[in-house]
Amino acid sequence: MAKRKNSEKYQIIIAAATKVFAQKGFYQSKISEIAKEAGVADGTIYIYFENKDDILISLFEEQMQAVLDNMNSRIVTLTDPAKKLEEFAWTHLNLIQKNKDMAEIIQVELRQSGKFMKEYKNEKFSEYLNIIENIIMEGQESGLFKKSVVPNVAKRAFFGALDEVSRCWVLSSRRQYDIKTVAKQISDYFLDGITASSGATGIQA
Amino acid sequence: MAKRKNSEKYQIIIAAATKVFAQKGFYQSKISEIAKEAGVADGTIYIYFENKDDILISLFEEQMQAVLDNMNSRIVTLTDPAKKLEEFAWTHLNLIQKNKDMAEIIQVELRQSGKFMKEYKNEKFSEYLNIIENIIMEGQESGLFKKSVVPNVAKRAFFGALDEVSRCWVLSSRRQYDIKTVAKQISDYFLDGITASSGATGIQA
Amino acid sequence: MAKRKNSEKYQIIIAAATKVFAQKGFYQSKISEIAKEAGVADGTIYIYFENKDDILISLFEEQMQAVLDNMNSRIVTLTDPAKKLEEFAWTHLNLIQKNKDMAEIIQVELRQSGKFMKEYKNEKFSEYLNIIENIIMEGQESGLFKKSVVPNVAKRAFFGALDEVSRCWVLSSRRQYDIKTVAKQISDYFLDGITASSGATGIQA
Amino acid sequence: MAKRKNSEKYQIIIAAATKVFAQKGFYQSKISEIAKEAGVADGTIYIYFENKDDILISLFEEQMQAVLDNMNSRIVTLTDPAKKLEEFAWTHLNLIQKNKDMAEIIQVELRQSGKFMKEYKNEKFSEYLNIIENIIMEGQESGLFKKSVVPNVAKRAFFGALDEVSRCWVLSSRRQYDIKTVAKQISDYFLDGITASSGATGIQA
DNA sequence: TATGAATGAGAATTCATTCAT
DNA sequence: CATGAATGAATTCTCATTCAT
Repeated sequence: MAKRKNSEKYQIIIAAATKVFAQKGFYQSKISEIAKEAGVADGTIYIYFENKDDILISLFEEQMQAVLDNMNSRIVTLTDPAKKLEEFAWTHLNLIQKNKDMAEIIQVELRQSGKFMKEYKNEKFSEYLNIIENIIMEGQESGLFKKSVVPNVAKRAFFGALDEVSRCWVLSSRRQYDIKTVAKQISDYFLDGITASSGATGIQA
Repeated sequence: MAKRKNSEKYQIIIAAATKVFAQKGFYQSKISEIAKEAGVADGTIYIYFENKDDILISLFEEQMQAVLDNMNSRIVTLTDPAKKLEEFAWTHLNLIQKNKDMAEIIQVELRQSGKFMKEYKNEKFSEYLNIIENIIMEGQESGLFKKSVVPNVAKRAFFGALDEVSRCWVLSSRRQYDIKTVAKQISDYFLDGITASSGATGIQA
Repeated sequence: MAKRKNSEKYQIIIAAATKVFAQKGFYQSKISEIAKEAGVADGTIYIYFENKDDILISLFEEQMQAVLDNMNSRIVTLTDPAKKLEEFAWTHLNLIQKNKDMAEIIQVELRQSGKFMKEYKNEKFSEYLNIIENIIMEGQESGLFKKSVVPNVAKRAFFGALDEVSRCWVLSSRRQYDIKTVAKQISDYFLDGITASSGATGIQA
Repeated sequence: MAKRKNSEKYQIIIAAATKVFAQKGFYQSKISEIAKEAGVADGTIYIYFENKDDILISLFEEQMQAVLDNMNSRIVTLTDPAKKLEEFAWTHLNLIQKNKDMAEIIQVELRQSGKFMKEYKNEKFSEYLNIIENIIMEGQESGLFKKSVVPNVAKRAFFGALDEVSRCWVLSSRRQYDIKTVAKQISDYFLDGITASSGATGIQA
């Protein structure tokens, strides 16, 4: 029972499940499909995972930790909160581009109240959102961001914007804009708004 | 057959399904539960709907049309694009508050690629997003919004922000802020950004 | 309850059921299909028939009586047992040709042990076979037919030959031979056999 | 999958299905009954068969091949076409006596247009009938059988006679005559007819 | 550990039959 | 008599999970 994680098989199954879940969705995916994709017997999966739910949760925790570490390591190099948000957007989109299957699972399956959002306390995801919240609070403390902004709401607004844009971006085959452009657009909306008037922002390259 | 939409039973079943799907998610919901909730026999459901999938799709189409009509009728009364976006935010959140079950289904089930996003062309949802796109383009034409904004990306960013905020807002029992406040926050972020120095923002960067 | 038979609806339903059963088989046929074919409501069928089984049995009894009467009236006009058998063959095939649906039901559904051959004592069918038996016994008494022939076996052999030939004849669209020819062939096999040698039979017609 | 025909379970299920189908008929038989009869779980059946239809078809193909091989191996030892027909009759009845359940299924279920005769091309059965046709043609070539006989019709007449006789023979519990006698009767009718005056038959008619 | 055949609870769906109108 | 919406028992088939090898 204290098995897993280190085992090679564990990782192989996680990878197979990621692919299958992304393709068909959690409820549509069959253990036998995951087993086949992983090149193991159905029963083998139950040596490494409690049950089907456990695969999804493990998969998520596993990947989310990596995502979290990566994001933190990139943000920490910057000081300007505005730059940090831009970096967040870029890193997030980049992650999604490189890891479409995982992205699809996070966006689709783990959002579902159906099973997880309610029973499973999604702490890693909260941590991820809190990176944004911290940047915003930092910006408010330094006087860069408006005091009127509610960090708890703003973090979700920013993440939601990124997420929704990336959703169609992931699902559509023809990519119209590159990551850099899209990330910049979103963080610009969020930082300066879409209103033209506000001072000399028009120049703002 | 002929989907007697006018029938009272049809509406009762739609209502029951809305409640059950919202509570448990589509795949977790059983026909027998919907029947029980509706106070009809299991078989009765199949008089009004082709199958389980058809319930979800019908439910969505049915409600989405109402949502769409309502949103359009509210937007049309305003002329200022900025006010329109604010109105959109408020109306959207209001709808969600009054119709939590339906909101949950739209946010969770119909987003799923797992079954519907791929097979079922979600046109009503596209129309909904296009309301935002049209407002943005209108604002750009009148010189109110920046020309650099890409309406197709911005509409998703705005909707995503709203959606993500409303998600936790729907799911959490304790409501910290009222609709008006939250809607204003989000449309403000989007219109003017979170950066403090509006006016002198030109210096920024 | 002392309803039916005389009623026009009763006959309409019988006719509709004949068509539907012939097309799809008993178990594959739905009450609603019969009702539709008959142009009545589903419930109406239960005014004239006890249940689905009753339709098949009634249909059979009803038709079989007519078949029986017709066959008897034709046989009675002849005196030569050999001619009678030939007439039987011709009349049987003729009936089948004119009444394909009914024929298919008799051949297929009423043969089934699945429900009827075991529970339902098929007396009309026995009577029909007994016409043949009587002809054979008559022929034996007059010295025309061999005494070694067992009427009870021979009747089935003769009917079986007719039935099997008519089966493919009914089912196939392209009719290679006409009734007269086929009826003559079968009764000839039965009367004189297929062996060439037996005396001057080669000349025979 | 891959229909492990060699598997012991596969054969056990075929045997159970044969029994149950023969007893109740295809549509009246329930998967759970077959499973119970076979001593396996319902689900196990679906490891070896696609669905209920597949059981019947497999069962038929499986058995029919054996029947066909057996019949051919017996016929080949004889040279006289008349003897071959007699042998066919005896072998057929013998098979039915030893394998009543299978016989009932072939006679009843596989005859049904209701489902199988239309969708499923019953080739094995055609091959079986063709054995008779070949014997008749052989007899005609050697001058033993009348040239006027149409092999395609005669094969069905002969088979039909055998089949109908065997049907009541299978279904009735009290057996009046033994196989040998019945087989001889039928082949005699077919070879020499039931008419008494063989030799002077030329006068007849 | 690994396997994969076997299990059997569970779910969607069908359809003969009823009965209030 | 006629209707057809409603019923719900019954059935096929699925698939997560187990366990003997």
